[in-house]
Amino acid sequence: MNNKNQKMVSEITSMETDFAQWYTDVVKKAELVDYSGVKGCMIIRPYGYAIWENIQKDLDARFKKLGHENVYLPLFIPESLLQKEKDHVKGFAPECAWVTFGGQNELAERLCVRPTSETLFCDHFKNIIHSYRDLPKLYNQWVNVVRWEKTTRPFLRTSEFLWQEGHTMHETEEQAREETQKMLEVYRDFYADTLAIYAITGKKTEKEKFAGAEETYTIEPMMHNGIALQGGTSHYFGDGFAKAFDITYTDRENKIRYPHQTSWGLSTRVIGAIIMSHGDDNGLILPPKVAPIQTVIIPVAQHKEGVLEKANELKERLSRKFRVKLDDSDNSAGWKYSEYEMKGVPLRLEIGPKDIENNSCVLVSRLTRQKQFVSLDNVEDEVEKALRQIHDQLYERSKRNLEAKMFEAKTFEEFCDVAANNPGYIRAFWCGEAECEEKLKDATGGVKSRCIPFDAPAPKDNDVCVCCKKKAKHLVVWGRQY
RNA sequence: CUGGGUGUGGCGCAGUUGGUAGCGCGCUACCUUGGGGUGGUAGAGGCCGCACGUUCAAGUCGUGUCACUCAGACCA
Repeated sequence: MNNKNQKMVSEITSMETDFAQWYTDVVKKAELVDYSGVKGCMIIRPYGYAIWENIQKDLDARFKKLGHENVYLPLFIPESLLQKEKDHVKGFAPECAWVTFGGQNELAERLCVRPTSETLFCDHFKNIIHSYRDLPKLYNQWVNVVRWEKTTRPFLRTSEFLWQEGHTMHETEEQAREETQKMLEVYRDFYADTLAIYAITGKKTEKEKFAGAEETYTIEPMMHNGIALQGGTSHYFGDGFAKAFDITYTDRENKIRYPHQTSWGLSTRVIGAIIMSHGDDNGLILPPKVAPIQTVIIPVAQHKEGVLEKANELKERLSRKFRVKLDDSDNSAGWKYSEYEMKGVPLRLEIGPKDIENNSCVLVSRLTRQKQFVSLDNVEDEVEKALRQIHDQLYERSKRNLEAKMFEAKTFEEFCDVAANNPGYIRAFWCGEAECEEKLKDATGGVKSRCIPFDAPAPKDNDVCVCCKKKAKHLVVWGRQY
């Protein structure tokens, strides 16, 4: 009972015992989702959706600050439109859902339920881009998309999911390339500053890049168990789609040119990243900036005179700056502690007769469970300080986790050995051939290239590919993924 | 798509050689409750995943099917 690290809620399987089961337990016990009648489609419950709303609000502000505008394009893509870019259709055709009937009548052309909207945006851009004066076009949309997945898990992989997809058009290659990198940096900063998740960023190899893209950049946070989650991607398309869709503009010299294009996306999968980066055996731990409830007030001995009044007064005060909930239900205080720990509320505030007598209250961190007695006079400042500290500690812990599970391999044998015995990432040189990627994946049962990190040193003359031993072209970070 | 597991009140489970569907938690009402899931009393709640079959009789046996789940292959 006095052991602060003791597991309070027996319904949650411990991470150690079974990480996958732990994840499912947390997702359900924290009331984030429920299963629906359609395979792979999840019901996002109010508490889970509130997290998504906070994510949207934060990201949307970042996009708008950089000049992006929100739009809405249709749910359906005519098959002929999807066919226009051949790499793109090859990548997405296997997981498209098709609408073939309209009411009683079979459609002349079947309609794909959007798996992503590049083709629709291109079809629209063709109509609205004519002059360099029409560029850049910086568009974004917050929508649902459908990809008919074989194996599904809440948030991590669902047949339907919510995301934002940014689509931009630029006059020059330089501008489009800059946009691609800039938006990945927005994601990186969002992960660090808003979600308290440390991640590596870099470029995807040819084999792993988006269908139809020239280059794909990615953010790759590592989950608690050492497995990667592709946390957001930003693509540079060159003028490939523009050519396929015949989008042209007249430049400053009165010449006809193809614009250069980007797209970038981040989905509800990010909630899975939050759960698996920060959670523990007692449930969720939410980063303060997206937590639907930042501080929960638990009155102690609430039937005693003055306690609820004081608790309400505190709620009133704190609500001006924070998202606060007062739980005055007649469950016991201990029950409430466990309940809000399970739901990942980052900070708990306890207030009882003794505290009131001392003009103080107790703050308890969800992360460390440390108790802190603070004066009611400046409780707003103390709460703010505590939340900031929890954010910083979460970030540090996430960073330590990734760094502790970052290994190196010089030889094929070393690579396989690390892959088999040490869950995490592997830094290893690579020759640039897809064949070697394939070979490493087969030899390790699923370890793939995550990215060529931005901060990777250029290979020296004597650095060789971990697989074929030919001269190395890149340092690559490898790992298993969700 | 391949292979394993599971489907019984909201959740977790039991149910013997086929023979009256049970338990714990939760839920409702009332009382109780001072700092880590408080204790009590009384209640409500079931097409035993679905379909077909065997049988006097099916939660139980058979066939099929659907869903969930885990591990692979594919993907954000």
